[in-house]
Amino acid sequence: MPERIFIGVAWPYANGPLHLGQIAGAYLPADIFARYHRLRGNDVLMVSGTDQHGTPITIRAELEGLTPQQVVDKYHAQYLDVWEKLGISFDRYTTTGTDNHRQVVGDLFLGLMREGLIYPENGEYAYCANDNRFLPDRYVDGTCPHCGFERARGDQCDRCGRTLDPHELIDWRCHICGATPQMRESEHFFFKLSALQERLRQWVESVGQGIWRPNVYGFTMNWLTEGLRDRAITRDVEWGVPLPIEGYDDKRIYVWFEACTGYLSAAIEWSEGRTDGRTWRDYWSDPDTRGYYFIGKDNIPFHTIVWTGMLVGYSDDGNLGQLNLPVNVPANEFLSLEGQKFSTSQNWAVWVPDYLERYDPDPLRYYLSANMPEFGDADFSWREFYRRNNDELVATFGNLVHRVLTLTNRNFEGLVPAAGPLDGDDRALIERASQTLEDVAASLEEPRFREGIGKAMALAADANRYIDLKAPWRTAREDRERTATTLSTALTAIAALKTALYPFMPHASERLHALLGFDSDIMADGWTVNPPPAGQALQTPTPLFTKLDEGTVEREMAILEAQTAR
RNA sequence: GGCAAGGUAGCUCAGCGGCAGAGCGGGCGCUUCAUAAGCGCUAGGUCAUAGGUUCGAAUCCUAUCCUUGCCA
Repeated sequence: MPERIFIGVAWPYANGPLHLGQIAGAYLPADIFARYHRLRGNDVLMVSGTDQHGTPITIRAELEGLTPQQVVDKYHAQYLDVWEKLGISFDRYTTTGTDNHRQVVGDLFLGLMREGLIYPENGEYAYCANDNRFLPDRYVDGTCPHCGFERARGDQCDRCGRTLDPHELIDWRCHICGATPQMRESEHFFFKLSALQERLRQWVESVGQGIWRPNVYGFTMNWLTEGLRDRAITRDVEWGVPLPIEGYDDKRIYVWFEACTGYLSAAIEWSEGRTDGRTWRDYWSDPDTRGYYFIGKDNIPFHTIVWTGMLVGYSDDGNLGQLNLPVNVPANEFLSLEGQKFSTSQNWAVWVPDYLERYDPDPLRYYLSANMPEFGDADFSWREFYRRNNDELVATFGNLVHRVLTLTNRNFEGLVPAAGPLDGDDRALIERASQTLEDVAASLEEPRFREGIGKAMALAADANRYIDLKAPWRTAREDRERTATTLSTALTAIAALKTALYPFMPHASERLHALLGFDSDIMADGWTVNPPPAGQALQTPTPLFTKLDEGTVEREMAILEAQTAR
């Protein structure tokens, strides 16, 4: 009986290229999880999209002399290209700029309002009389009252890292014209999170305790223990989703309230015009569907409290019906780069489009899977990348495949040989192969990605040991049946590796599927050991992975240094 | 300043109450089918520091130091 799985992945902010930290934090784990479940025969819907609103984008647009929409279009196209090349297999990847999204946000807003969970309130906000507009926090510059940094912004100081309110700044001024702002009254809507405190706590304790990752559970309970505060959900800006009620044309919905709604609107968008009978309601209203959100740790409270608060509070007699809560939010920690944290402003980053110009996707997927920041921060270094590629991917796995295929090619004219009677060694390896699929599955269900890929690679090492023990290059001279049995058994182990590693390295697995002589879709295999049948013609072996040359690390380090100094 | 996570072999990390582990790297040996790949053996650690609980602590508690992150 197939299970239904909904996977929501963090929405990247369209104000710059993607870096490796974002891939390791959310997109790769989500994709591994999705591919595993699909191969298993489960019914998966994985969605995300570009978050196109918010002041960082309007600021970026002004910086580049573009309109916000042009900035969004540029990066959205780039993200789509990255997903394609890296193999991040979204069922739907959209943006927050669609009419559908606006509609869904409006429905949710009104549903919460009906329940008394959204209310208006007057307050004082920064206003520039010169530009005749309210100023978002980031549109106010000034001197930090804590450290004296002269180029602090109204939301935080980049030097001491403290978060600020705009009016705290010394010599505060408008980011656009430099005039001194004033405080002016404005009416805004607030989300009454305080009213949902107990319902959320009960939910978190019932689904999360002992199941969620410790940091996710701890972080969430911490928020709940400190007490939830109501939060403003509208702003006096032009770039964003309009309110679904009359009389507020100059206001927009604040991004944090609107962006997560994308999980729902993307599913609805995916559903439109389908003819196979699947609909978004299968994933959102069926209580048996399991929902997961893959995000970075900075997003934990928005997903476990704010977004779930919106779902919990929404009245189920609204347009959207009963909405499911997730069963798990496997947030990752952060990835650092050569021991220092990724920094967009200082350009300390490996940008994904740059990576993809120089290297294949799977070595990156492999390294980031084997060293994923699941339970603690992890570090990306080019030295490790080089080592993992050459010593593990090429030497252990790639070479295993290559030596077995070459031996078969040479001794059996490239046809899968029929096995004779199996001895204990043969049976042990075949048993290990199917056991590995079960072990990897168990790890991925948790999910524990590092553990999963480690178990898969252990089978490659076992198979290498088996080959050494059986020495088919020697038996080929006097015992053809023995050689046939050995190679047939080794091919079975390789077939198992193809399946076990598919979620992590789909490109390599599909190549291997073809090398083993299959012309079917790899998805037809399912999560079982499916050895190539005797007599099947193998393709002429070519290496699965490319060995990196000696200069790789030095070259990449030089690039990093150069772009940082720029 | 508060909170959280972390400090374990040269490197990357696992273990989280019962004889210090893995992978890679180093050294030695075996092998030659394979992208000089594979296999075996081996060296290498006061488990940050100081106390405490316990028959027993890398693991639990307290304090201190250091790193990173979040928040004020």
